[in-house]
Amino acid sequence: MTRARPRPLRRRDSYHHGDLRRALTRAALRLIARHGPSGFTLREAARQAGVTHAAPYRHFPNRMALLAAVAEEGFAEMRVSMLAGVDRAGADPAARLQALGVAYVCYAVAHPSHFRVMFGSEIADKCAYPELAAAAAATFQLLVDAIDACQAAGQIPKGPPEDLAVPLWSIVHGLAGLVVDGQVPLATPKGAAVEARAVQATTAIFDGLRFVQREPAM
Amino acid sequence: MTRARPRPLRRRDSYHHGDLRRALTRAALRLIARHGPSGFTLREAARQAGVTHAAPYRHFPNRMALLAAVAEEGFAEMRVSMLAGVDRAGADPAARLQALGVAYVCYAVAHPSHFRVMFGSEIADKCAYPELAAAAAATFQLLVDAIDACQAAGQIPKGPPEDLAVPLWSIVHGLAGLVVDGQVPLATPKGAAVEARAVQATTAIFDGLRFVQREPAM
DNA sequence: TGTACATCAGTGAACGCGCGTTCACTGATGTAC
DNA sequence: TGTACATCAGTGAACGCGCGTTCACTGATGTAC
Repeated sequence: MTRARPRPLRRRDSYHHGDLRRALTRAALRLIARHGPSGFTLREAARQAGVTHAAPYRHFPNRMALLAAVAEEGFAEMRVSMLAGVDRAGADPAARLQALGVAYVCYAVAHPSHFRVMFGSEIADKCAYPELAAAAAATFQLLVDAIDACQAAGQIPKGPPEDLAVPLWSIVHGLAGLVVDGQVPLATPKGAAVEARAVQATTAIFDGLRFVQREPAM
Repeated sequence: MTRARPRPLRRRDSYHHGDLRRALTRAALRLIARHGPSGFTLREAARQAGVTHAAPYRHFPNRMALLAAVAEEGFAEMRVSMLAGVDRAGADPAARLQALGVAYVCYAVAHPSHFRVMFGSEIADKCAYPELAAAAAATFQLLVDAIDACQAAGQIPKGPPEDLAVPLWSIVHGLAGLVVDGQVPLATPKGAAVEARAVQATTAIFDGLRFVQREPAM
């Protein structure tokens, strides 16, 4: 009964931290938000977590590994967000595909630091972190599967789903990047504005700019 | 006649460098290609340019200003590439708009270091560099003008061109980012593969995924 | 054409700094008996 | 329930390093006369 004693949640109520690993990734996100991915240092993260600068080495072999953990977490969380979005979208394959894209953008904008680490150039060699690569692949797979479903339903022309996934992924990825970088000004409330932009973009890619905003036809 | 004596091009044929400013931005690009934007240091750039580490301060007030110069140069070059692409596309406004997008992607993929600096988070506050902001705006303006032309020709529905520009910019920006980060594998030769992807993506945004790859109808 | 002089673009030494990483250590935890 | 002991997760001092930036300087350049 005393075996799975709950880890202490209060900060430093004992010699041991309790959940330093998580505290470090939180601190990293805070630092990245303020100074960009290159502005994150192990020492400052340790400081913010209230431990010595050597303590992180009990949880991560080095600085890059912590960043990789943040990126991996981002992909996993994004995948969950996307699955939730799909669930809300109902049964229509096309609607589900669109929801996937919208959720992608919304996650990125809500978690810009994660997004920057996930797709920034800070982690040079992602293959060095197999779990990170796997998390990224699993997220991308959602897109491929959804396209597959649309094809099966005859809503999208046949062809390799990976191929069709590229334009779709591009548009949501690009929109996310532009918004996160502040290149696309947003109306307030921001959340709603982002979703509107994402819906517009995914509709455009699906139905074509030529038609999407057409005046109600005669 | 001796007034505009040509700058010496040979490396260090005299005490003065000749074109240190340019040598520094070249070195910066090389460093960024190898180590990412955060891996660029003034001292290493100076070393590669064959001057002392203090020499760069004759041309740039600090490290960030050199990066900003690289980004500005990138926007200017990209704009030129895009204009060239448009020229080749002929008179049809829709074809010209598409060519603009394709040129955007091709430039990014051909100059990944420029692209990373232009849109990375390394230069935190772009407003601090008015010339950079102006160069970026001028590039974006090409897109807006091309959309305007399409609208005037009735090829795209009415509406604020800036609004329509966002999905289009998103898709080319996203594709560029994914390719530059190696997320989209490319067949060889790379140049042709990139262009094919860009054509596919811009066609998709224009005509809609629903239709674009449809089997030859009945 | 020659000379004096201002300006420019480098040099090289020095500054303080914070970083990543290592190490021997110690206090806390949890488990076997 | 109590005790001995292995393991775990911290500490704090120390390492070497390269960085950005400043400064007084000097050699090179170009211009006025």
